[in-house]
This record gives sequence, C-alpha cells and structure tokens, in this order.
Amino acid sequence: MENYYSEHSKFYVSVDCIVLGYHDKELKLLLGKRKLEPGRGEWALYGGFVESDESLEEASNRTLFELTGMKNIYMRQVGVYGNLDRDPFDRVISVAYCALININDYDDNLRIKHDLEWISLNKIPTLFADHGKMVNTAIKQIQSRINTEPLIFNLLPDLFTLTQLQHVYEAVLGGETDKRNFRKRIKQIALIEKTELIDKVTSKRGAALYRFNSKAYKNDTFFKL
Amino acid sequence: MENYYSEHSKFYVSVDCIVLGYHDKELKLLLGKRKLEPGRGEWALYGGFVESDESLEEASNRTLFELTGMKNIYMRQVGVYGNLDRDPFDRVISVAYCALININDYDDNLRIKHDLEWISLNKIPTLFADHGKMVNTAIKQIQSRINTEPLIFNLLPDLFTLTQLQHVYEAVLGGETDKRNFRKRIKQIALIEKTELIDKVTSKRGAALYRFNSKAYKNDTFFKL
DNA sequence: CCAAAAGTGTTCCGTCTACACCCATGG
DNA sequence: CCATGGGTGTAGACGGAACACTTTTGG
Repeated sequence: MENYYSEHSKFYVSVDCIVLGYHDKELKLLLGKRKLEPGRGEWALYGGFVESDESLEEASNRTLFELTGMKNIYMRQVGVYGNLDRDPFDRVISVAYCALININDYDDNLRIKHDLEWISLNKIPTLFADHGKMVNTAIKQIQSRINTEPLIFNLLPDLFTLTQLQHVYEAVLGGETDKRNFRKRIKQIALIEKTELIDKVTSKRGAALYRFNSKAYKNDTFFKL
Repeated sequence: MENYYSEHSKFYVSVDCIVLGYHDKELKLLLGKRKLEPGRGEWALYGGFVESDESLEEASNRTLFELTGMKNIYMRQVGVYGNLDRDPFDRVISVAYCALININDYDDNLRIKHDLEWISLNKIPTLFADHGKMVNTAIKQIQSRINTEPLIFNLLPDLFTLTQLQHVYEAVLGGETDKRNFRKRIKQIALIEKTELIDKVTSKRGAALYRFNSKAYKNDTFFKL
C-alpha cells in the first residue's frame, strides 16, 4: 500500500508564542495587532506556521527568533488548540508556547520593527480568537511551577539582587511577600549563590548580587523555592 | 486572495489515548499491540486520526468511545508531539490525552475485541515511537494534580470506602500513607460526604461508603486533599 | 474464637508567618 | 543630614508526621 493515511485529513499547524518579561514590578506580555486577515487590527500573539521540515519545537524556536533575535530561550509548551472555528478563514491547529525572557536582553528595535507592545498582564485587551485562553493557561502554568522549577531566573539578568528576585516573584504570583521570610528561604537554597559583586545602581548603599548555579542544577534537578 | 495559507504545509493530526484505571492496588494502563504498519506488533497506545469536521476534544472523545464504550470520561490534554521521525511512515503530529476511568465500568468485551491488556504502570514495556514519553508525562501530571483537583474519584465507583480511596491515592503517588492521618484529612473535606450506606463486600465488619459531591464542587471549584 | 478490615487521638517537631529596627551611602 | 533601599532575628501559630489499640463480624 502506498499511502496508509491518505483517507484522513491534513491540517495547517501553527505555533503561537506567549513571550513574558519582567519590568517595573510587573509581568508583561509581548503583543501586536494583526497585520493580515483574518482578524486584522485585533491584538494577538505572534505566531507562525509549522513547516514540513521542522519539529514543533523548531518551529517555535524559529518564530521566537524572528520575534526576539534570541536563541536558547526558555520555552515550554502550553497546549494545543484545535476548535473548528478558532481561525475564521481556514482550519488551523495551533500549539501555544510560553517563553520567558529577561526584558533587558530584548532588542527594542525588533519590537518596533514588528510593531509590538509590552503589555502588563492586568491590562491585556481582548485577544484574537483563542489567544486569551492560551495566555491565561500559560500564566497559571507559570504560577504553579514557580516554586518547584527554576523558571524565575529566566526573567532576570544572570546577576541579580535579592530585592529584584523578590519583586519578580511577587509579580508572577501577584501579591506581597515578607522580605525577611523571603530572604530566609533564599539563603537555604544552595543553588542561589551570593557573589562578591555589589550592585550600586538601584541603591546607594549597594546590594549583593546573586547568581543561579544552573550547572549544579543540571546535575541534580531539584529546586524548591 | 483566495487562499492565505496555501504556501504552508499541512499535516496529519492524530490523538493518542492514555487510559488509566485502578485495580488491585495498582494503576493500570490500557495497551495493545499495533495491528498495522508502521510498528506492527509493538506495544502502543490506542489512537486515531483527527478528521476535518471535529475538534481535538471531539476526536479524542470519539476515540475513547471506540475504546471504552463510555462517554463523558474525565480526560485531559497531556501534550503535542511533533518530531519529524516520530512516525516512520509519514509525518503525523499527535495530541496525547489522558483519561481516568473506573475500571469496573469498563466492558471487558471491548478489551478483548480490541485485543488490549491492562498493564501495571511499573511493568510497562517499551512502547511504539514516543508513546512512552507521553505516558510518563501523563503520570507526572496526574501525580502533581492529585492533591488540588478531584481527579481521584474518576478512578473509583460513585460510592467508595475510605480504605479504597486511600489505596487509589497510594497507587497514584506510589508510597504508603498513614491511615489515621489520611482519614483525618478526608474528614475535613466537606465535598467528600459520608453516606448511610455500608459496604459489606470487602470487610466483615462493614465500612461506611462515601461519595464525592461533584455538584457542590462545580459551584466552587476548590479542592485540597 | 479468630482472622481481617474498620475505626479512632495525641504528642512532637518542623515550617510558615508576623513583625520593626539599624545600616550604609549618594546627593 | 536625610532619603532611599539593604540587611537582619525571634516568638507564636499551624500543619504534617509518627505512632497502637479496640471494634465488629463472617466463617
């Protein structure tokens, strides 16, 4: 038999990228207005079609690279969305990926080139098709993993102060945390190492810079914040 | 423009069903040997292709119905798998779904008809393509949600004893739990209601039968085991 | 009468929470 | 010299873990 599967249907498959960054005590999402039909002018995630020579991860990495100019971004599959009417023009099944980046590494020219905006999570407008659902699911996933996987460091520079770390933590979970209790917990985590370096930018007194030891983590992937 | 997307590729999309049940103090997975190429004779999940007139959930429900004769099964998306070589014959992107059923509701004639076996989780053979990865991911997801979502009741009859509940809990998490502590926790959960009924099958003395109040749960979806 | 499963409380320990003041420095 | 952010400890509450014996009844 030449084609076992030919009685079945084929589908366009796309990836949609939920790119999150931290700035100014808030988590922000990279959004743009659609340039093409369907949904022209509506706020939407940046996406792209999967091509025949690439895996889903490759498609997602390619799309993220177009969008950010970065490689090796932290990225995680959120889910697949395949309702019949999710794309008003044609049937498209879409895989949502969530990426976390350090917003300072992001080249703002690319943002301007693609005509995108960083929008605070609590100010997200209605999005095209089911993109809003994707975003909500992604946020819930991040929140539920923040305490057991070292996600948070993807939102920060390599060197960070404990105050920065706490602010990002609060931005992800939404709420306030006691400073002393937070620092007590961090001190117990050997993977978060204090360096000799001092950050003098954000405070006059200077704050110790810390680093996440990702090599040690790779050897023993245990993490509890 | 007549076809916005025609420059892009289309793909076969399938669903693969991870059906879990509880029996004899173990979680079991429904597996069969593939009847067709590719991979004929290898152990594999039961699956089916998504057709053009159905959503992913509809395809998954249809496939589960073929397999179990049941509708309204608890089911959850595990992930999408799209590596280039995952199906040796043609490019197929597959969505894995995990279903939990009460094994006593399962019509064994269907198992025989499809030539399937219930296999304990710790005795799972090497599976076709990436099915093993799907199963591992599904198990981890169940384990991580068992304490915050009322999954466990899908593996039990409507009426169950606390001992049964505990055995299923232990089978999911793998490990033992103290009986008194477990029962103390259960008593605090208003959604788990003691009935007047007594089960005399598994013990001479008789054990109180309990029920999960799923209607109350729907009104306020909070659950903490 | 005994095997087999049901049912029941208390103590201890570790973890999380609440809480307020001094320090260093740049401007 | 003062405004700004950095840094530190303790006491009480709470929740989870350890632990053993009595009850009922079918066979």
